[in-house]
Amino acid sequence: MKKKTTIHDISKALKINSSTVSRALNNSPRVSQKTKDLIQKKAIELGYQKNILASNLRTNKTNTIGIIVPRISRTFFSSVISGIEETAYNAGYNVVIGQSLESFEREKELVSTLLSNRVDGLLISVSMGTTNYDHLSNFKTNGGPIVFFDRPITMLDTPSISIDDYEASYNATKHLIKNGCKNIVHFSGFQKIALYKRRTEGYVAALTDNDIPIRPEYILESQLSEADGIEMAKKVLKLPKVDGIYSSNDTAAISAMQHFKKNNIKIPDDIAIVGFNNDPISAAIEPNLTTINQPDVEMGIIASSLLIELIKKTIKTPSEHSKTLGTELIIRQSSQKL
Amino acid sequence: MKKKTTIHDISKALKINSSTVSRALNNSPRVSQKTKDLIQKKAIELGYQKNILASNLRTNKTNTIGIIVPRISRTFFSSVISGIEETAYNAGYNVVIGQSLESFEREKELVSTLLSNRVDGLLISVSMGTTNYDHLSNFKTNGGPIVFFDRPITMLDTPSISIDDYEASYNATKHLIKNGCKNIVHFSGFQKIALYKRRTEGYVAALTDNDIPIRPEYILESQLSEADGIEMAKKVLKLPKVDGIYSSNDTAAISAMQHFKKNNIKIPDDIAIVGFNNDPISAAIEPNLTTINQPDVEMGIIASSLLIELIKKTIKTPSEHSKTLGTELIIRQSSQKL
DNA sequence: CTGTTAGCGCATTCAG
DNA sequence: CTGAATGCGCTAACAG
Repeated sequence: MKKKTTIHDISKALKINSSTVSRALNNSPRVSQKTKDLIQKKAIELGYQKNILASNLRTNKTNTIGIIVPRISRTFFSSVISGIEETAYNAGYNVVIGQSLESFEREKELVSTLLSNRVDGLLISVSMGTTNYDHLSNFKTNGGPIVFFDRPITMLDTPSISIDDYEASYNATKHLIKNGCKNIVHFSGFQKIALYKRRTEGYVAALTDNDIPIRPEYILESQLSEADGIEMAKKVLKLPKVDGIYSSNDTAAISAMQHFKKNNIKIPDDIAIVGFNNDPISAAIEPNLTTINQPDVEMGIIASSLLIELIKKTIKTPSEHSKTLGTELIIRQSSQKL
Repeated sequence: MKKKTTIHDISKALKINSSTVSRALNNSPRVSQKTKDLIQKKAIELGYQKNILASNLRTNKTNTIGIIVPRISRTFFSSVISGIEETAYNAGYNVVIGQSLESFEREKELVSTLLSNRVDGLLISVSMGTTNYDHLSNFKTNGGPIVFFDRPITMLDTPSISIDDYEASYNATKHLIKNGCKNIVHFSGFQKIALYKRRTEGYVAALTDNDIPIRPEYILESQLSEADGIEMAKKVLKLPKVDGIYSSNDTAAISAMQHFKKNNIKIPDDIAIVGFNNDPISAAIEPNLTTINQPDVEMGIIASSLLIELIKKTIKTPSEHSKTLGTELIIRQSSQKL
């Protein structure tokens, strides 16, 4: 680890003031091309590398944006991250990623370290455990702009990029009804979480619009755990004449399907299923499963672009830039009970 | 974004010199407990938060370690990352993650930005595309220590944490032989990559040791792509009397399995398969599949601990701390053709 | 277009 | 145990 060359070394070697060197290296228009060339050449010659730490301290910016997701191992999130990274890198930003693991405590810690590290902005899909947003409003006042994605939160001057849960649910349920299902179970998450509530509302609306009565015992709540999935699967088997399942809860749905499979209950020949899911696992278990495709990479690109504009203050009215992205129903053969 | 309180604010308020404040806040033993308490109290009162940027500049350290993996969406890597994060956070280090996407160019860029951002050390699983290690030796001389994981590289004074590919392959193949397989196909990756070569050697050795002839046409090379997997599946179907498959290539193997499934070729009733894989997808496709379990979280913990020791210079002989972790054969029922 | 001056906030000498 | 002084490397005012 030899001593690094600084702008002062270049300055001395060339007998040009260090501020001019700094300007030249930052390609300021206020330096003549001639001296720029001179300086650039010398910089390369001496193996100069800007000390970003010093630069950051001076400008109080880091050119870094923070990302917080529940877990990077979920396909949906790693895809979103890919979209974010691509956009950020192209705009000259670095990216740091943290996982909250659905824990509120952990999320608070992450936000706090990102704040300490002076990231210029934050992209976050809040954890399920998050009960208030003080840490986030604190980030906003002391740090920089925030853009929510995937799990929208209502917060002053803070945009959300998400999908239309209601519509997606409605369409999925309608799809099952069209294919002859009349006794459709709904796998859902906790209703106190807005996202799952809206999905349930979409399901209910689709049934109502098609004159199918709502039976509360057909709406199965659960957490996002595998054990819950097995519980749900068992409940389904006890319900009379179930002929369709609409799941808005990936994790539990997958484990439910595995449970069915182990017990030789064929899906979707016996039961038509629509899953809310981009996960390759469900596709692997049941290649013919119809799924709702969420825009993942695209969501990352949009959220990231928006955040960068907010950082650069190209935009003045953040909340007006919230966006609802469309979903797509990927219809595969055997969920059509024809 | 109001102005932040600095140690000078505390210094003034208490009429104590700022260096003492700095020392107290860093819990230096050279400050009396009494003044420490005083300062700490005031710091909280004023809502003081250390400016890490300034601290970093001064100390020329960032308390951050860089991670580079081919892609975070691979279950194996996201698990390793979990292990790394846990260990790093407990030791007071932050973590930044980059994906090379198996591209050499991208890997070089990432290493370069991590270097510019003065991460204290680097954990890397090199991309498939990487053809030389200049960027890494540059990081070592100008940045800090490196620890390789998963894909071991031979480099001066640089430890690797990886598994014993040869042994794992040998055991997997032996397992198939024990269960009566005699015509075992090997799904592999490019042989010019050391890792795949060693895996193939393990396969060959197991056959040889059991007096089964090696047939080159039973060793199928491929890249890590899905299309390749389908190609391999087709080739298998053309080979005479295949009764076992040992795969050391996750991605291709999964798509091969899906191809089998689509064509109603039952696995593993017709063909016994052993896969090299922690991926939940293959488990989902075929719950009874026997797999080689790689230590993932554990690998992260070990690599991360080692790197931190190297950063702190608690260790003087890095290369002697390379470690080969054991694998475990998870034997599930129906791959035993009994 | 270039030079001068100053300071971002902290940690580390060196004194005492 | 505490204070005074210095500078990490860069950039931003302000001159000229």
